[in-house]
Amino acid sequence: MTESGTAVRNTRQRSAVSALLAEVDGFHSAQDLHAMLRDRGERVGLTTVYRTLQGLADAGEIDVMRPPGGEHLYRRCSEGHHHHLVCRACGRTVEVAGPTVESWAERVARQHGYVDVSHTLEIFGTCPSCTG
Amino acid sequence: MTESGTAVRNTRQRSAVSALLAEVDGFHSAQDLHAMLRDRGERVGLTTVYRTLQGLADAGEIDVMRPPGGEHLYRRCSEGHHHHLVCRACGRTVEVAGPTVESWAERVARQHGYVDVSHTLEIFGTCPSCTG
DNA sequence: TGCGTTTTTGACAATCATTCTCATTGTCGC
DNA sequence: GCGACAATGAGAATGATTGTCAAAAACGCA
Repeated sequence: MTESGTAVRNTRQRSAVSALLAEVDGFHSAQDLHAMLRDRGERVGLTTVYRTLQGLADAGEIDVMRPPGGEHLYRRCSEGHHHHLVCRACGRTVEVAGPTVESWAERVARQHGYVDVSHTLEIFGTCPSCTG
Repeated sequence: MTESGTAVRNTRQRSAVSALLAEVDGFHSAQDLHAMLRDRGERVGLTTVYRTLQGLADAGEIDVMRPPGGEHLYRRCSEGHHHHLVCRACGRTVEVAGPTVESWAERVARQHGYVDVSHTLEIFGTCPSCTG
């Protein structure tokens, strides 16, 4: 159940999703990505898009954000742990690193006896372009 | 939009939801709270529970958490800005304040020119009771 | 290269929390 | 009390995500 010979296979569909994620900027929903693939002429089922994104997310190759709106948004991100600064109006996103926060979260959790600590953090604001 | 005469009316249902939230501990979903009300003999429609919770959340009287599971969880919280440290296994929750994080988020956002900044932060871990 | 095994795919149905609709009911100012 | 208007609630609608399962594609191996 944990890590036997999972034998992930290379398929046209999986490549198409990965390739698309490598080219587009910003966050996109599964439905959104599915539509883009269709526009490109790649025939990939919606179910497969969901499964592939889930797999990539589990593997840590992409980031998932769950905004209040409801849809899950996926994005290819730089490696390593980081957070996002997102514009409320236009969605423009900046990756930010916060060593201070990392250690703070870890420390606070430890103080309460919690172990195996992780966290999620999103910062929202209005970007310069949308301010005026 | 900001503070005109909204004229919120006191109703039995609204009171019931507020009272329930004041008594229960931890986070509960809307459906969960609705079931509790029913068990108490309070007849409140599910729609109304949703609406009331939304209103309370907008008013800042309760906190909303959106775990990966899917359901929104609501909880009566202490006033003021704070975050949550949640146990993955049993759900036990601790409120934590993080002045450091607040100022860090604000500063980072400013550096990128973002204004009107807010943020969400959740820390997950395994609590002492669930470790052994 | 051909074959069998096993994963993957995908069209469609199912799920399920949340929101919408709208006629009815309850509040509150007067 | 009365009347205007917000609030209620039962059921339908929405819409993203997940489950189903037969057919197709990949890979290991001879």
